[in-house]
Amino acid sequence: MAAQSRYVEVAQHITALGAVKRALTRTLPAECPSGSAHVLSLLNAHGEMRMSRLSELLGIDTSVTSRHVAHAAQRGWLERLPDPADGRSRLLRLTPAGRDLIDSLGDRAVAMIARKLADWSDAELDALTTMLGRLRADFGDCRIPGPRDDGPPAPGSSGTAGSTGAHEAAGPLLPRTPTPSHA
Amino acid sequence: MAAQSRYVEVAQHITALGAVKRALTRTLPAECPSGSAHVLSLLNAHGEMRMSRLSELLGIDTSVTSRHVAHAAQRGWLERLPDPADGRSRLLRLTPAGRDLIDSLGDRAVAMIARKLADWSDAELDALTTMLGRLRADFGDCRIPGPRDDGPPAPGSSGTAGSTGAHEAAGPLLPRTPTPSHA
DNA sequence: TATTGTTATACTCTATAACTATA
DNA sequence: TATAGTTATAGAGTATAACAATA
Repeated sequence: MAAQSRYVEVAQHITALGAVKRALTRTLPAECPSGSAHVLSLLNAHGEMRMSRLSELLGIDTSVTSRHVAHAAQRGWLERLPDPADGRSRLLRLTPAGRDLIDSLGDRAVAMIARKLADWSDAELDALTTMLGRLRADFGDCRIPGPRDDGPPAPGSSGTAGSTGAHEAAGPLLPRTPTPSHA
Repeated sequence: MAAQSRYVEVAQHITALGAVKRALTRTLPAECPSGSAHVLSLLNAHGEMRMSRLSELLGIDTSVTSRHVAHAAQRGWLERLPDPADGRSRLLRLTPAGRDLIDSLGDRAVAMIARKLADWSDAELDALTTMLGRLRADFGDCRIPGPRDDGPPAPGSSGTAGSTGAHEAAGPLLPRTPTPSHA
């Protein structure tokens, strides 16, 4: 356990990194919003998968994933095939068009990063990705914590968390603030 | 200049870190949205400042900053004082209530991070914050790139660029994708 | 009854443009 | 004319809830 100030800094950096993410997003063409790009990128990196798995990798709710996937499917960037093992499930597969698109998107993003991070050595970049990878892994599946508070305190239970995560789920997050009405 | 794959990894991590950011956001009380929390956090860390400066630190447009600040001001978390040096400008100052709030928010976020990153040593956390600081510094001011591209990144960028500050604006980003009508 | 995925609804964040008031 | 800040409008992302089909 380190000093609080160190954690505060981590929090500030993570929050502020949103600006960098938006800058990356601006390199995308208008027809391909950030959500679609992320979907295609993951399919390209991990191959065919189900909605639930993709949702897990994206770290967002399945309903949102469904929207992004539908958008990409309408554009012809991916296919939703029936899952022979489970009639409820659908397998997502990148189409050649989708692969071409993700390649061009990658080029743009990479060009920007390469320019900004031109001074970083290979070792430094490796250290960065290693740390970010560990950071993400330690946070685990960041989707809805689970301790739905029906009103009063009701902490305790929870126990939800990631059955699915990149690894085992860490403890449940803090309760969603039982609607304090001060301030 | 490193291999493309390294940059791709960096891009994927930055994008995926959005999920971690949302997890942190969920620790906030309903009355204090993420935007307000970020504003208060920066005022707490850097002290009194003008709108334009805050906007720069947030990495967002001044119009958005204005909204967040107005929200926080209405809640009594900060004051907008006239700037004796420039009648058009306003100085933002945290109120005692705002300071109390940011402290409590920090506690929540820190509690979560401390739990998730319990295995990290002080040195590792330092390495992480140092790298993230440098990453942000090298990306510079990520707000609207402006139509022109001045070319390569500013020469002296690398350094370790310390903490939170996004530092002075850096070179413009890539052109906003000149409406490529392909794909 | 439990689970996979979809759709409808609402909220937050952000960017662009138009506008005011100072400089 | 240029700049600091505000407000109105529009687009994107996400979470919750209700629902459909299958296990």
